[in-house]
Amino acid sequence: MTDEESQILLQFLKVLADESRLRILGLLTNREASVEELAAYLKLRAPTVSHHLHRLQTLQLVAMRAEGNVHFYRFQPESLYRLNRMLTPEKLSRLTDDVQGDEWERKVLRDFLSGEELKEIPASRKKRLVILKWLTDKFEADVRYPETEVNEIIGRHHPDFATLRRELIGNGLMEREHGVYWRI
Amino acid sequence: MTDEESQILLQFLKVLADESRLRILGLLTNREASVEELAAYLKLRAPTVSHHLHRLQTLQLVAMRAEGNVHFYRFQPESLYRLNRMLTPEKLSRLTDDVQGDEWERKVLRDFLSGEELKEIPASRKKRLVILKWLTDKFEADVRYPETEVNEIIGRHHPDFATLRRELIGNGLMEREHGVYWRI
DNA sequence: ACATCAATTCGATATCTATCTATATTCGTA
DNA sequence: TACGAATATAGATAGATATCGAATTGATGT
Repeated sequence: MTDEESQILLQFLKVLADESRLRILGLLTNREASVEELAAYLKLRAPTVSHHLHRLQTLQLVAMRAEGNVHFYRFQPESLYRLNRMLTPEKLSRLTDDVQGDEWERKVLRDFLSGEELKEIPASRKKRLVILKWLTDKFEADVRYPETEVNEIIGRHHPDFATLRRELIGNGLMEREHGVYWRI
Repeated sequence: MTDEESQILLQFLKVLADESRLRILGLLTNREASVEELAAYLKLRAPTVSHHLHRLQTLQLVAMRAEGNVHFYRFQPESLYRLNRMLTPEKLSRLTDDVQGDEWERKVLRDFLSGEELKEIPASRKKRLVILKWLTDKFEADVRYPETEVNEIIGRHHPDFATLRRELIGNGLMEREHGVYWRI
């Protein structure tokens, strides 16, 4: 969640997830209005409305036009469209997937390993595969392991050995027959 | 902001405006996952993840499939599309339409409603129409409902669902064809 | 029946923020 | 220059909620 766009999405949602601010936007879609007008309509004090407008403005959901001391605010629909574009399943999935590169695999290992300890199981299928390949190297080729030993070996690196063991099989990195495991 | 759809919009935004929940959705777009897996990846405790999943589930942003004791959650994109449809300037402007709306209609609603319960069906045609419009808002636009569900939804507000259902049709607020009902 | 493990529910706590009052700033005008 | 009016900022408070550990529920296998 260090991705910039994700943070913007989160900010958008936080700003919009407030009844007063939604109502302000609703009023401003019809016509521009001053802080005082809005306060009267919403039955809030001017500083409160000012605070909300400030937050809306940082995301360009509203814009301001000053006429003397009176500040007229208007709604800016483009920003809503921007939010809509960010609110697709595809964009959401990228929240947790990083960009790929040449050093990508090593970066994954750096990120998820602390020494020989797997800090967490990557959620993205691609990264998980990198970790699983690394884990496979902990087993000798052409050696048959009983399940207890498989658990023990995986368990040296992460407590959730059951999930990892299933993933190793599921991804074709190891095989099982009658409770005996071996590396491919 | 008494409008039902506005409240749903607000709920959507509140549920999504949280980093952990966004990350959960991001993970679930790639693959379904158990509570434990999610907790490991997010570095949160299981009860916390459970709490988030519950909130996501109330808005049908995720769905659950149980396999023994393990609960696998998956992402439901349709709900996001629903949110997108609500996040247009036109819909936002309707948030406040009823604020300046007819004082009389609100009085009728106050008089005949006790919370979400319809105390009695108004005898006057004009007042009945106000109630029926309110009742129509309990149905989603563009959704087809079987008669049993129509009865169930109306029944939440008044026992005499048969009369009210007939009135909704008679006043052109809903339509029926082959036992299937939809909102106009 | 009993033990175990995943998930949920419960109760407590700490953080966040919407809202308020009080104060400061900015601009038009007498 | 000084005053009044409209906003903005600062600081305080109250309500909401994300998170946790502990206890409970529910399913599975011995």
